[in-house]
Amino acid sequence: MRGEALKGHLDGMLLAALAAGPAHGYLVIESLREASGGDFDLPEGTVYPALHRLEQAGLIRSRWARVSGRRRRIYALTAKGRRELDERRGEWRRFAGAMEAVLEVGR
Amino acid sequence: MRGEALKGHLDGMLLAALAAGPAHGYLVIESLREASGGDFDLPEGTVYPALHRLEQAGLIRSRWARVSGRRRRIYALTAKGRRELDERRGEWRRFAGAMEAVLEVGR
DNA sequence: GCGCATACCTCGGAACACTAGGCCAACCCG
DNA sequence: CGGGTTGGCCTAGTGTTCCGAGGTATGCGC
Repeated sequence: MRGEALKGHLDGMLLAALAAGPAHGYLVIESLREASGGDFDLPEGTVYPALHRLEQAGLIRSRWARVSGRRRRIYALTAKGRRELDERRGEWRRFAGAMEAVLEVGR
Repeated sequence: MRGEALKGHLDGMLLAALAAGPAHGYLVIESLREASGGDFDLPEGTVYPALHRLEQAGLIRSRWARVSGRRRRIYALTAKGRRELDERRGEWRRFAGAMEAVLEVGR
């Protein structure tokens, strides 16, 4: 999967992953890889800055936890984040529909 | 439609538009707007540089034409461009499928 | 002659994803 | 008990990409 493809859709994916329940960064990466059947294997350098951005925007909230000695930052959706996710899902539908139509043009 | 969404998929759209037959930049913009039901309304500052990039990459070819006094640069797909379009369509399928699955995670 | 649509172009900025690094603790294996 | 692997976090810098703003020029209707 060429990386450039997901540009602009990363935030929605992250929000969706967190909608399933609170999780830390590493786990988010894993659950996205699994949910996508291995197609999305996001590098940490992509995910961590994005999570910080989402927190900055008030869409997610974090707290530190210590699990068997290891420190983790657990992220959870805020109410605002949940609304944003709905927004993103709708937008994806429109985008995908338009894209679908456009790709059929020359066929 | 938030603009950022189309990142990474622009080239595929342009190739698809040209797969319907040779066209000049302005017309490409219009046909994409029409095909997408108005969802894609690409600014010229996006499209022209992209077309130049695609030509540079050998995916499209251009020739100048003069139609009722106005000069136009007519673009056409090359064989390589056609193969690339197939590639992109396949990639879109995979990407959209994965995205679909991921967005359902927290539902 | 003026404004509008057609048609091309470029330059700079901002956002974004990723590469490449670095840090530290726990666990497993020989 | 030493070393590698896994888990887990982070940031600085780089390249790409899209877009907004601005510029040029022609033809057409009024």
